[in-house]
Amino acid sequence: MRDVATLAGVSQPTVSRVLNQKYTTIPISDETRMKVIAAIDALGYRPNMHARSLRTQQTQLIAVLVADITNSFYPQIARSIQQIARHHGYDVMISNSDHVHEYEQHFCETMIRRTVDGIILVPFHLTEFDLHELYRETKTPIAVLGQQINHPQIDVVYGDDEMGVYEVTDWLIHEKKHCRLGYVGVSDVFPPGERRRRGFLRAVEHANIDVQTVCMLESDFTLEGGKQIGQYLLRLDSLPSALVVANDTMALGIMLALQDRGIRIPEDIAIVGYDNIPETTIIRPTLTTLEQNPAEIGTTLVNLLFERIENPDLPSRRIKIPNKLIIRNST
Amino acid sequence: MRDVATLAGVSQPTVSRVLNQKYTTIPISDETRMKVIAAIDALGYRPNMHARSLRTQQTQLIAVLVADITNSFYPQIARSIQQIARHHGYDVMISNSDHVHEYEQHFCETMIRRTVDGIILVPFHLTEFDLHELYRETKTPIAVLGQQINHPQIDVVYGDDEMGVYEVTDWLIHEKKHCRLGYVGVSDVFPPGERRRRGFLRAVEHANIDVQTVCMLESDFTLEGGKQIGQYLLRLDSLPSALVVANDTMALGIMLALQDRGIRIPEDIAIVGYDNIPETTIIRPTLTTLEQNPAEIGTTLVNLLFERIENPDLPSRRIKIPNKLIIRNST
DNA sequence: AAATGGATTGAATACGTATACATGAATTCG
DNA sequence: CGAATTCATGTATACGTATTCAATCCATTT
Repeated sequence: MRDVATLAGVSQPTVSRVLNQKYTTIPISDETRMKVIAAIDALGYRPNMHARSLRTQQTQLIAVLVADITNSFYPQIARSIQQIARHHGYDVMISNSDHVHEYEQHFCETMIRRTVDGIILVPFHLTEFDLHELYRETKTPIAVLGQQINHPQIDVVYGDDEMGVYEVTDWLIHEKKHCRLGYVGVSDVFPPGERRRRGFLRAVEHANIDVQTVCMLESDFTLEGGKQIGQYLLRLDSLPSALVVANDTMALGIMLALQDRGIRIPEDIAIVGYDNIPETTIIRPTLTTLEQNPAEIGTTLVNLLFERIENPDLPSRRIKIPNKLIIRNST
Repeated sequence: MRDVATLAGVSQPTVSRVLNQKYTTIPISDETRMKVIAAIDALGYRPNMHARSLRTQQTQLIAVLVADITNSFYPQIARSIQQIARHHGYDVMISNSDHVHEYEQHFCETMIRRTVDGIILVPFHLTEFDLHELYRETKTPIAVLGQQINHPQIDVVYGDDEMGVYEVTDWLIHEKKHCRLGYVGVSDVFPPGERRRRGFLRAVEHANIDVQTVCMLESDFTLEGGKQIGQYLLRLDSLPSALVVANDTMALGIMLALQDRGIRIPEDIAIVGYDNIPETTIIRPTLTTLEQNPAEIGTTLVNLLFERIENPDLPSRRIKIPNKLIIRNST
C-alpha cells in the first residue's frame, strides 16, 4: 500500500480511504481517487487480509464445520451456504469433524485462535457448555444445526427428529400394518441418536406393541456400519417386518447386505431411512425416507448468521425445518 | 500476550519465546518458563493467528479447492488431505468451485489476498498461465490434480485419463465384443473432457470401427445431466450396445433414466463409468468403472505439498496414480 | 474583511505478534 | 585471574492495514 501511495503521490492513509470508500463517510476528491486507482492497477496491488484482519478484527470469512463431509447430506448444506455467503462478499471455510469429538474441539480451538466473522457448525459431541465457551471466547455470531443447543446468543436450526421418527414409525404401524419392528440407531452420546430412538420407542409404546419384541440395534452412521447390521440381521432366526433406520447411509448399507443374500425389500422387510440423500433414489428399491432439506437448512443457517453479523444483539432464534415423509418403494 | 507477561512478571518477548521454544534456539530458564505457563493457564491466553500470520508470513493453513463438493469423489480426497494435514499441525480450509470458472478465479484471488502456507486445487478452467500467476503472486507451494498443468514449481498428480478410457473402450470392444459404441463426455473446455474423449476415439479408430457409427454425446458432470442423456437415448431408433461415460455420476443418471423405461443393463446396453465413487456399488447392476483412488490422490497431493513447504525449491514432480478397471455387473 | 465550516489530506498510532539487537549475569578457558 | 563465551532476558522495531487527530485550503457567511 505504501508503494501505491508513493506512486500515486499521496499518503498511505489516502490509499486506504480510496479502498474503503464504501464503508466510510470521508470524502475523496475525484482526482486523487483516479491517481490512486491507476497506481493500484499499475502495481497489481492486493490488500493483505491478515493485516486487515488484525487491524479491523474482521475477516470477511465464515467457518463451517460439518459432521461428515463424505455423507452426501452435508456437502449440499455447505454448497448452499457458500452460495449465499458469496453474495455477501464473504469467503467460506469448510471443515469436517468426522463425528469425532476431538476434531470438533479442535475446530473450536481454531476458531478462538483464528477468529472469523461467523461460525456455522453441526455439533455432535459438543455440548451447550462448549458452545457457551466458544461464544465467550470469540464473541462471534454462531448458528448451529442441532436441536439440543439452547443459548441466548446462538441461533438454532433443526428438524424435529423425535417427531419425525415417531410419525414414520407410526405410519409403518398403522398404515402399513407392521408389528414386528426393528430400529437401527446410533449411540446415545449423539443427541440426534437419542432423540430419534425416543421417537421410535414412543410410537411403539403408543401402538401398544411390546417393547420386548422390537429389535434395537446400533451402528455408526456409515455404509459399512449398515452392512454389518445387515449381516447381523441375517443371522437372526426371523427378521423384523419393518426397519426404521436413523440415517440413509446406514439404511443403504443394510439394504445392500440383505439383498446380497436374497432378502427382498419390501416384501421380506420394509426399510425407512432418514435424511433423503441423493443415493436414496439410486438404490433399488428406492428408499422411503424422512426428508431433511439440505438446501433449506443451509440457507436458513447462513441467513440467520448474517442477520446476527449485522445485528449481534439479536435474541436467539430457533427455526424448525419441517420433515417430510418421502414414500418410495422400500416400504 | 502483554497481560500474560505482566502477570508472569516478564516481558512480552519472553512469553513469545516460551511459546515458540520448539522452533527457536534461544534458551529459557525453567523458572521463567514455569511462571509464563502458569500465567497463560491462569488467563486462558490463546495466540492470535492473524497477528502471528502478519508477523511471520505463515498461517499454518492449507487451502483446498475441489471442483464439486457434492460429487462423492471430492469429499474423499478432502478428507484424506485433512487427515494428514492434522498430523503436520496444519488446518485445512476447503472450498468448492462447482466447476465454475469465475469461482475458480475467485479462489485464486482469495489466495493472493489471504495467503496460506500451501494450496491444493483441481483446476478445470484455470490454465497453466493462471497458475503461473497464482504462484508468482503468492510464492506459495501448490499441488494440483490435473494432468494439463506443467509448471516448474507446481507438483502434479494425475490419473492417465486418456489411457484409461482407451483401455476400457478397448476392453469393451475386444473382450466384450461390442461394436455399436456410444460415448458421453463433457465439454472440451475441461481438459479431462478432451483427454477422455480422445482416449475413446483412439480406441475406436484402433479397432477400425467407423467413427460415423459411434454416438458422441455431451453433458455436464451431474446426475441430472446424465438423466437427460438417458432420455435422449430413449428417443433414438436404436441404442448403442455399450456406453462409455466420462464420470460415474452421469453414468448413474443415464442408468436410472434408461431403467425407468424398461431398458435392461447390461443386456440391452452395457455402461462403464469413471471415478469409482461409492454410489457405483449402490446402484443395481453395480457399475463397471475406472477407479481413481481418492484417498491415494489426496494423500499424494498433500505429501507433495508438505515436501515442498519444507523445501520450496524442489523441482516439480508429476505423479501418475494408476487407474484400475473395476469390472462389475453393468457390462 | 474576518470568521466559520466543510472538503480533503497527512502525521501518528494501534492491532498482536516475532525477532534483531543490546544488556547484564554467569560460566568457561587459557 | 582477566577475557571470552554462553545464558537469559529486556528494548526496540516491523509486519500491512484502518482510524484518530490535526492541518491545510477554499468557499461561504456575517
